[in-house]
Amino acid sequence: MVTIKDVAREAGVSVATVSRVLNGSGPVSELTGQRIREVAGRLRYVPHGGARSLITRKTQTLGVLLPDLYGEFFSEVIRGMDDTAQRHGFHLLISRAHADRHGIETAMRAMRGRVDGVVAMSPDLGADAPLDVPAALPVVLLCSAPRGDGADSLTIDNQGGSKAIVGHLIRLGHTRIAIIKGASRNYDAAERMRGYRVALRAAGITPDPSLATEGGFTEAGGYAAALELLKVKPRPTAIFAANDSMAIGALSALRESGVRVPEEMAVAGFDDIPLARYMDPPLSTVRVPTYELGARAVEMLLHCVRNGNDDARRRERVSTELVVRRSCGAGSARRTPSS
Amino acid sequence: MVTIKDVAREAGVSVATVSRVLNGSGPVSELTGQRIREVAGRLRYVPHGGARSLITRKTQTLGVLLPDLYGEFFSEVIRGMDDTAQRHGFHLLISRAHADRHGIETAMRAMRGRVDGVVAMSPDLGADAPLDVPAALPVVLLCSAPRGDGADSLTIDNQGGSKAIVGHLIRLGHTRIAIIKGASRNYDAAERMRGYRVALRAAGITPDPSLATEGGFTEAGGYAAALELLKVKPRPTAIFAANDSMAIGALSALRESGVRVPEEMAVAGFDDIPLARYMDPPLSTVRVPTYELGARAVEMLLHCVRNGNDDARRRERVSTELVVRRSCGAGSARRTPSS
DNA sequence: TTGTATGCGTTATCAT
DNA sequence: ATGATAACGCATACAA
Repeated sequence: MVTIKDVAREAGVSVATVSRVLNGSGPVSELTGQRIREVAGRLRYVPHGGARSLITRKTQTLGVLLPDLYGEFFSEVIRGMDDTAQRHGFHLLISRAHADRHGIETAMRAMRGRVDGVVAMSPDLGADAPLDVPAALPVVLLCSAPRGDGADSLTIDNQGGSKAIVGHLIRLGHTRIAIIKGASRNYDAAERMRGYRVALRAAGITPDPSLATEGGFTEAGGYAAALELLKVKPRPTAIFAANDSMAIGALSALRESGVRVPEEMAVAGFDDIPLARYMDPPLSTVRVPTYELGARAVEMLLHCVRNGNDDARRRERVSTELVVRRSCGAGSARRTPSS
Repeated sequence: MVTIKDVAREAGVSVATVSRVLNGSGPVSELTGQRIREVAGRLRYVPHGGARSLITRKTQTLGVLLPDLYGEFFSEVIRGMDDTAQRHGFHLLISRAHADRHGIETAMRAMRGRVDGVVAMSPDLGADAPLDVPAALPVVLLCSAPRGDGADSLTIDNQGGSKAIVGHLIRLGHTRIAIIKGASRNYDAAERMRGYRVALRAAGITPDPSLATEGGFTEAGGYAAALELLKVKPRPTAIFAANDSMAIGALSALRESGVRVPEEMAVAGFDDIPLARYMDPPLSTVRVPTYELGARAVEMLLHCVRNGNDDARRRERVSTELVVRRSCGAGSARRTPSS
């Protein structure tokens, strides 16, 4: 491995001068600067990150803690994170961990000395007890219940999205609106459920417990939940699935049961994954700016990393957008996937 | 930050002893061992990775280079990688890079001193010139053209998969079988195209250039390509999309054009993403063991990292599996999503 | 403008 | 069984 010493020897200068040139710190003569850069390039010298971080106390790396889930949503979030991190000269150390407190804390400790901060996506994390991690470590909590202790948080406007789409269904005349929930310990799922109830009550409708089923955020769960809902008497006229995966499973179940969508049953999802518009019928849903979510989380973290972690905690929320397609029966005029 | 010195002082021993205890290297008395472990736990001491890697020349970290693409495929691959890496006590440093040679080489240099090896997924990488990276760095090339120089490679059996599904269409009586390709510079796409042609020729069918369109591996591309294919005279009776995303776009286009699937047009995809079975009709496709792909890549890399990078290059291939559902008209008896 | 010397946190070598 | 200390590669305060 070629070190700074090799470059120094080859260029006939001291290591200090090489360091100065490569970091732009301190004065150097034009001539030696050029020679050193030439040698460094020729030898393909790259500073050893570990050694550098030892003395600068910076790693130029951000940790990312993901829950034990998967799907298209995550690759989009990571995309937004990596783009933003790279633009600022940072790397991403990604790790999946159990979403509970212990898993998060363990993973964070394992990252000590390797990262300058952590974005932790842990929807199952309660807001109760403080997170037991090194105090100096900047942390941004993503899609988790905002908390008082030393962590910024970035969440989706789940309630707003739920209210928008359920409100839309109500305006279309539906009164028996079922919901396929995610796990209630999941923050996003709980908030979407809350928005659903709020929207119903605002319209003078009392939420019917028999119309609330759980689908675990998976296609299979949505499929099974829809079959359950078809047995409820009187049958609901609309189904709001708390994410698109479950909505797609539900569409499949309804199709196989001979229930026409949207004529006999309106269906709506949440997330607006790319495939949503290609469903039959195209899925009405709530758009979540997934890429921006990741990008913004990294921006918030970088702010903490650079300006110290001691100032006031930030709580931000990305807003959602109602996307009306045909599955809810609104009869949007356009039928092309560009809608 | 609590260092090994803090632990040593608190426990009344030297740093050397602490190091021995925590690494299980060298002899220590039962008593001091316990005391040190107790102190380390109480102080929440975690060794500084950078400092450690400086002397051990190991980082316990693997680099992952991803192409500038996204979708469900990648999160599954990462899942497999992270599971395997964690099981062996390794971290994952993930970075997206341009898929061309320069992007790969730049990204690999940026990882110097931070990783013990790299899994590079760069389907656009040609097999022509050798990769200009530090010779000692173990590299596993994923989904790229296998090459002679110092890198192991792991690929999907694209040709086998294509031959299987195209052969299936042929056995169903189709002779005019169109293909929606991916970009030809993409290794997977090129291999799937090759398998398609081989299968046709094996059945005595001459591939018709007017039946080959490109869809760029996206839903929108598949949608547009299907519309093009509907204009070809005489019209094809089957469409093989080189991935499921394009197949789903094609299904949508056919539906809106009033073309019944599979009666008037058989459709098949490639990948078997989770949503494939929830399409209408459920999508026949070729299953790619995505999770296993990531897991195996990391296993191969760890082998290089541990046994040195100098022995013979390995080339492995994961096999695919034909998944017959209803979109190709085979009329599989089962209609439930469990199929 | 450049060089020397020190220390970052850890492991490894050599004493004891 | 344990301690003192060198070394890893680098940045930087200080000297020249």
